[in-house]
Amino acid sequence: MEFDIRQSTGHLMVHVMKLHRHTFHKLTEEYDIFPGQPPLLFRLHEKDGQSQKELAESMRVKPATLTVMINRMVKNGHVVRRPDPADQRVSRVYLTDRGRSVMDSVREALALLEEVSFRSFSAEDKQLFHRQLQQMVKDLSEFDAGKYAEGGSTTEME
Amino acid sequence: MEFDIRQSTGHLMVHVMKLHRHTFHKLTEEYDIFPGQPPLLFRLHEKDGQSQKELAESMRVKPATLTVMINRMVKNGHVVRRPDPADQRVSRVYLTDRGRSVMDSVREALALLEEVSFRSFSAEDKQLFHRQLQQMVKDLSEFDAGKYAEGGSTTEME
DNA sequence: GATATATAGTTAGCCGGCTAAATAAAGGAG
DNA sequence: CTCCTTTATTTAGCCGGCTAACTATATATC
Repeated sequence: MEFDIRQSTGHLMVHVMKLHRHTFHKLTEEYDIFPGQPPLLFRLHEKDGQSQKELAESMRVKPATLTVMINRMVKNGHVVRRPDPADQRVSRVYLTDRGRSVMDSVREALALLEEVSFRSFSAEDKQLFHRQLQQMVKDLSEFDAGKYAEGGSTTEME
Repeated sequence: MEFDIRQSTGHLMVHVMKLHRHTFHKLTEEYDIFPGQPPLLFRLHEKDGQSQKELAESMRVKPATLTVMINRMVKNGHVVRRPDPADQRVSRVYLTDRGRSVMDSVREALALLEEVSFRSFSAEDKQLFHRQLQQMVKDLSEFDAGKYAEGGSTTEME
């Protein structure tokens, strides 16, 4: 019984996420909002004027990724960047009127997608599913963190 | 009770997949294999010399995506492209010796990741989880297909 | 105060997905 | 046989993620 990628759950999850992303895109492209952007929108809506570093950490994304995303969203008029007066290194990000006005539609799109995705789940099943994902995050994170400490290759040759 | 992206299961799944991808990458970068490539490797291992169109369909990826991926894998020596003698439009893709030799490690990495991801699941839970994902694919696909037929915007204004 | 170090952000370049438009080869209509 | 259409692949350009290297500003040390 060799491992077959085509029947693996990991492979299936990739497919689900691709569908999810694709459908979200169709629902929101008319607002010039793209699939990676809602997390930023929501965080700014909750607390405007955060620094890129704060945002990157909270979104679990690298600062370089955010720089580029924010450039696009500035171009599309959803956010603006303003330097922090007290520290010229940090630039703070603010929602524009357009950014704020788009929030509702984005929220609706996400809520709809969530509804569709779990349409066939009972409330209990969905809760279980969510907890299982959290457990998976834990197990994957632990593995990733420990992978090199033990099986490591630091002292194996020579 | 407004929809909050930070507590949505969709958001959580994105995070899980990012972790999954990242860990796979760490496990296989020494073979010059990247996270999108295993599906291609496995399909060729199962049936060598498929056309790019066949592969794209089976992998649920656009032909343009495959073209680029194959270019890289040719450069890294995992596959080769040879034109179909009977039809000069189609180019068939074959595993090289390196491609074949790398299969085992890739398979192991994927199996390991699958093991880690579902480490805390009972066999029944994992099966249920898998079936739930399949159902999700179904519901999302149906929604995506029907989205424009009904709520469509073809005849709504004017 | 001048130099060294740390921190925030940007740029360049890569992988993986997409769409739209361009090639190139096969097939079909006349 | 020539012209038109279909089909397979490629190219260009975009979004989203990453790393590595660079810039600019703050801070710390001497």
